[in-house]
Amino acid sequence: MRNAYDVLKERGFIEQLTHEDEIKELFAKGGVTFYIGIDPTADSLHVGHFLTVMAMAHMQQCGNRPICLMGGGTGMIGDPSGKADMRKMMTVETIDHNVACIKKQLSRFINFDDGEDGAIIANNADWLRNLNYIEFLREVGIHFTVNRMLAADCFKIRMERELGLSFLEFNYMIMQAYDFLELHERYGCVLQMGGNDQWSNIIAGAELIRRKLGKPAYGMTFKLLTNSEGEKMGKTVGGAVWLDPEKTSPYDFYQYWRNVGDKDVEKCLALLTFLPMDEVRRLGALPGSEINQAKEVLAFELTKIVHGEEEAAKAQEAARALFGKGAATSAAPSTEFPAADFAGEGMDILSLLTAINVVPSRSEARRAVQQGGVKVAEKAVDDVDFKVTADLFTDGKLLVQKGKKTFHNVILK
RNA sequence: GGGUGGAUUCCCGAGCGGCCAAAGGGGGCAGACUGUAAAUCUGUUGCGAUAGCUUCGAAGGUUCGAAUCCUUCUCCGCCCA
Repeated sequence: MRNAYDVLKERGFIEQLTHEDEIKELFAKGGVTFYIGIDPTADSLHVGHFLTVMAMAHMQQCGNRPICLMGGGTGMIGDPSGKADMRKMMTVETIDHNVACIKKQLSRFINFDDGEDGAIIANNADWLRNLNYIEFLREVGIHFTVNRMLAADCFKIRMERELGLSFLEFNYMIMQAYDFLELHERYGCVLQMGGNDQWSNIIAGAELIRRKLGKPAYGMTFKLLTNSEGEKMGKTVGGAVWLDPEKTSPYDFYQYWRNVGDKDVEKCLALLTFLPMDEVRRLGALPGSEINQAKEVLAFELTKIVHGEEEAAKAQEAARALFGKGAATSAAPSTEFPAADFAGEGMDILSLLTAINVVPSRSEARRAVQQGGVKVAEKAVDDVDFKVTADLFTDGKLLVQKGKKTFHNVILK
């Protein structure tokens, strides 16, 4: 079995380590119990989480035992790390609902079977929500100094930009440190992993264990998924790229990865797929426009992991048909309309564009048409008063295109 | 608690009582160029489109007229305690 350190290192996951040599040794033995925390801020994971989930999967494949810690308790505070605004407070109900949804998604990627390296799901609500304040201060609070905490990187933005940091949020770090301690005692967890924005919180936990119990504990952070411009990846206009097919359709998901920048392909392949590194390097080195092959592989593999092979194949087929010259367009998203809507006068183009949601308002629709961005059945429409009538349909279907990348089928029923 | 500054359209940020749907930048969208890339250039970016309508933390008020003035309220920053 391979050393998890080598795997993570080779694929480019690792950003910082608390004790490099010791961690290497630890991994060499295998059977390491480690944890990654996930905050239940939404009812689905997004691409940012997926990176850490992949790390977890690699770790597990190398014979280590993951603990997925759901932040049912810390979620009630909200992590201020690197954030400019204070999070909205979430209700217990919302948090619990989100936790349940995320658990389900995780089981796609991580093996939760009983056994040596079967993953464990924990929820810090189990210990945090019932904490006794005084006891907690005496047990845990005593090990932290405010001086050190304030110097921590994760509060920097707030301090520098004079945005204020509430005491509530300030406590987040201690809560997370306490999680590590708790998991250490319950499951023998000795390593915490997470995105690099978690570095301060992670060291806090490792130090707490060392100080309080005098036992070793380690931390490791992953590179944040950023593109070559240093912007966070996985963001679109509509927000994040979600793993939930209801929030981000497999087609859109596929397209997102099909469109990554040239410079980011290799990194994404390494971090987000299970392809052997030789192959990753080969694909990443493809010259000029051949790099598009690599992007296809990335999009397909990633969609396959998240949505299954069938959906991945469908998305790929759709993309090829729509962007190639082929007319097989059935795979694009579609909306059904009663045939009567297009009888006689038909439906005006602005209403149609709005109805199929390719634009948010009639004004936007008007602009799109005026700027020559709309095509109906492959023909450009530049008249705002254009009527879409039944005779434009072929076999009860009509392809509407907005811009270069948005396709939508209108289907008669 | 005292003092003080602030809240502007997706974000940042300008904004003399009329010429403000509101400068500028970012982002988004569309077009050109391309490889469904990047960079670049152009247009556009409240809703509706003839008109008109609703925006500048909230509610009132002054005025022919208010994002701009007054009152009260809410939230936030900073300084002092």
